[in-house]
Amino acid sequence: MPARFFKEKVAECNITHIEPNRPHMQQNLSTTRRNVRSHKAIIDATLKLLGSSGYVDFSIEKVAREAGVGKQTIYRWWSSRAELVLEVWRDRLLPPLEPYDGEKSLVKYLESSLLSFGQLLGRSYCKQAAICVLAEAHRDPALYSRMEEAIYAPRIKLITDACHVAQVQARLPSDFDIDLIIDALYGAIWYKVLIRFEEVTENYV
Amino acid sequence: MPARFFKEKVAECNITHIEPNRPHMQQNLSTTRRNVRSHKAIIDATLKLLGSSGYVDFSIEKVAREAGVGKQTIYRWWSSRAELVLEVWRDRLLPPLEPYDGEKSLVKYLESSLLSFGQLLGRSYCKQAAICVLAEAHRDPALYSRMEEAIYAPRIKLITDACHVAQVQARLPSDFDIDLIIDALYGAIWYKVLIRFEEVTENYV
DNA sequence: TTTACAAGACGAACCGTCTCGATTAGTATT
DNA sequence: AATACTAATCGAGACGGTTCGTCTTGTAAA
Repeated sequence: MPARFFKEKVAECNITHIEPNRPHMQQNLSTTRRNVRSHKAIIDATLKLLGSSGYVDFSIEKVAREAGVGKQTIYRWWSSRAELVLEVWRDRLLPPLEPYDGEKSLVKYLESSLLSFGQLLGRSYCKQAAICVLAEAHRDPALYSRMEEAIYAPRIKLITDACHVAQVQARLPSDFDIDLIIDALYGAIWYKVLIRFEEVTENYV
Repeated sequence: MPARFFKEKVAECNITHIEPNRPHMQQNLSTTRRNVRSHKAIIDATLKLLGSSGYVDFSIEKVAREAGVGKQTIYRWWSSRAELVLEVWRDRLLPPLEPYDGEKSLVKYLESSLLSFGQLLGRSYCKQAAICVLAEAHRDPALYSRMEEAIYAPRIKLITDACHVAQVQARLPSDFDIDLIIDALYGAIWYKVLIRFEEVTENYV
């Protein structure tokens, strides 16, 4: 019985919820017995509900109904609604990560990535996803680190790398405080969109 | 009957919820028949629950139980939990607004107000309140403008005034973009605390 | 006498768990 | 290969709890 299996696993690990997101389904979809159609239906339904009713009215029950799926199927693969929303956010709601090619100017590169990030973040789907995950992460450190890993880290790495390239090319002083500038740039975007409810324009960037 | 009265009022105004926060209770506490003890008990209970269980598990039902108050008493004076939390946030969770006296340096003044704001915002009560109001305001423009008025506007005004004083004293260039600097300063604080879950230190400010 | 009050009943929605056969996808056997 | 076996997953929905926002009742206070 699956339920018992999970309970034992949970007891072993001494954690309070089912170890979430079975070691990345993305890759293991071929080796597990997971139903691909259901997975897609759940993601699509999440996306739809996030856009229409927003985070506050978002519920697993509605997702299951909309996707034509049993609730258990959702709880089997995601430990909470925030985990589900985080996956959708990462995979479906953010611009692709584009590394710096070292040709254009660094400023141009930063401008274009921040602009696309800010504009996508400003869309209702994406804002709702962000607010949902943020709200729950403030009470769940494990969720926070998964968000950090899924959302912040890749983008921070990209900009850090870009700055390093620019430093090698001597386009940027070598004592430049990269972390601080990342904070300032991304900070301004998040603040504008999530806290002041304004749009990010080219001008602002 | 109060319920009918409100319904008529709602119908008249063509809005979807009871016109909230009867024209500022603070002032009218003497003229209305409002029970002061209950009001205080509700605020205290809100504060307590916000600190212990956080926004996600926060409910009107728990507040009523904790305060020893009927649910209707809460719904009579606040139209939603976000309105209640906003009031608590404004009145009990933020540092007092201190205008610039024009004596110390402007930088010192900004440093000390941003530091006290950031550190209070970083406390669990206050973070939970902020997240709660932000989350719901993203779906409710009226709530957003009440938040703007209660939280942002007074602080923006204070800093704007301080800058103007400094400009008159010629401590600050007269073409200085005050709005932009406010965005940058407060933006950094909000970002650090609410989005990156870090603490605001003297150093960072 | 009117209004707000505490208490709690009400139906609806959702929670997270559990159970139920029906599928289905890997494995073993032929 | 084709087949049969078997165990995990599936859709569906029942379950006891909690909270929602409204409504009713009887009491206390202005």
